[in-house]
Amino acid sequence: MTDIKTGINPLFLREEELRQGIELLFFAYRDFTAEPDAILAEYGFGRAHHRVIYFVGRNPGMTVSELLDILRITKQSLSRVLGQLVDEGFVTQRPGVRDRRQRLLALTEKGIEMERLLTERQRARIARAYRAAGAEAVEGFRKVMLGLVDEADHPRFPLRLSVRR
Amino acid sequence: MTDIKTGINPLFLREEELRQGIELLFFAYRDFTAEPDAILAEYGFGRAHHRVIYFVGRNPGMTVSELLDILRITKQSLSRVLGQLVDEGFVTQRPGVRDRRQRLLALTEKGIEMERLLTERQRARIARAYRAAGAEAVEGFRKVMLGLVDEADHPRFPLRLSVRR
DNA sequence: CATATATGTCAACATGACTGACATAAAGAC
DNA sequence: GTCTTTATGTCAGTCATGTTGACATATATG
Repeated sequence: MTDIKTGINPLFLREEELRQGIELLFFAYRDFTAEPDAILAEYGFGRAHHRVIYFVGRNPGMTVSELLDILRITKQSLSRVLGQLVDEGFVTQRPGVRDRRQRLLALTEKGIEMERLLTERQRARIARAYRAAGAEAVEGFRKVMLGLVDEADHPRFPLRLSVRR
Repeated sequence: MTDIKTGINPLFLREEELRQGIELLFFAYRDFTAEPDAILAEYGFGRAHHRVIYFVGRNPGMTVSELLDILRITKQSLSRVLGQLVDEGFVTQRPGVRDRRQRLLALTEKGIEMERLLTERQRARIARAYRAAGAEAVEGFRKVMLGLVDEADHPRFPLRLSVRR
């Protein structure tokens, strides 16, 4: 159980190491979302609105199905949030060209502005962390984070920038 | 704007890099919480219960205030979840020795079992990602993740294992 | 034409967050 | 020994975001 050379129990260290990982994920995500959440609250929006705005901004022309597949929520949950964003002029829907059942989603100018306002804080936080940690650490961060994501989603990285339909 | 030598816009690359970080955080956290959430649902619990069980298990004897400070929620929100866990025999409360206003929190045997059941999945996921990425990558992951956490919480790492009062 | 798919909608419900107000017991200050 | 502050709890109401189930519509596809 105890390593003769170091006097340290390697299983215990491993357990500690893994728990630290769990805690880093909790704290990092908590702080990562706190700033945009505060801004969203001023507009009467929540985190769900940010997610929609973010991913639609990232994938202009994406379909509702694709968005549902990313968010992993029900269409009923999405429809409330998406409906609000469309009603208030942040997101547009237009029928697909090849498949007219689809509603291709995109941001309006107002939506693009909101996206920038919200994501800016998160980008700044990540930039700060990347700068402080160094390029090599960033590479390690990416490797580990990708390993935490379900295999099925690996083809998403790097996310395509725009969808043409 | 465009690097003469590489023909690549360094600002664009940086933007892509940061967005990838945002997305990795979203996907990793989504998948990291999905497994325990499914188990919790079977017991009629939610993610909030897991957080309480996790941190109380990690810091036996911690106070309600300390827990609130970690979770960053209101005492009213905590009290419902904590009350359920106490009622159903997962968590115990005992008065502080030095300060009898405090309710020192700890897990029962049942609580410890539940903590193990829930956290086991997350530990396994992290272990898998660490193994796949290698020791050096893990070090980078830790550096970047710590950089994402608000400075005020840095003294929490590594979290103390037990609190004596 | 028949079936499957993409999307939307209505209704009911659960969870977990919030604010605000008030209560109690104990500690700490003077 | 009173006064104030602190640690905690509780009641009540609200909101955001998720769920399930049932049904509707338009379009694509075989």
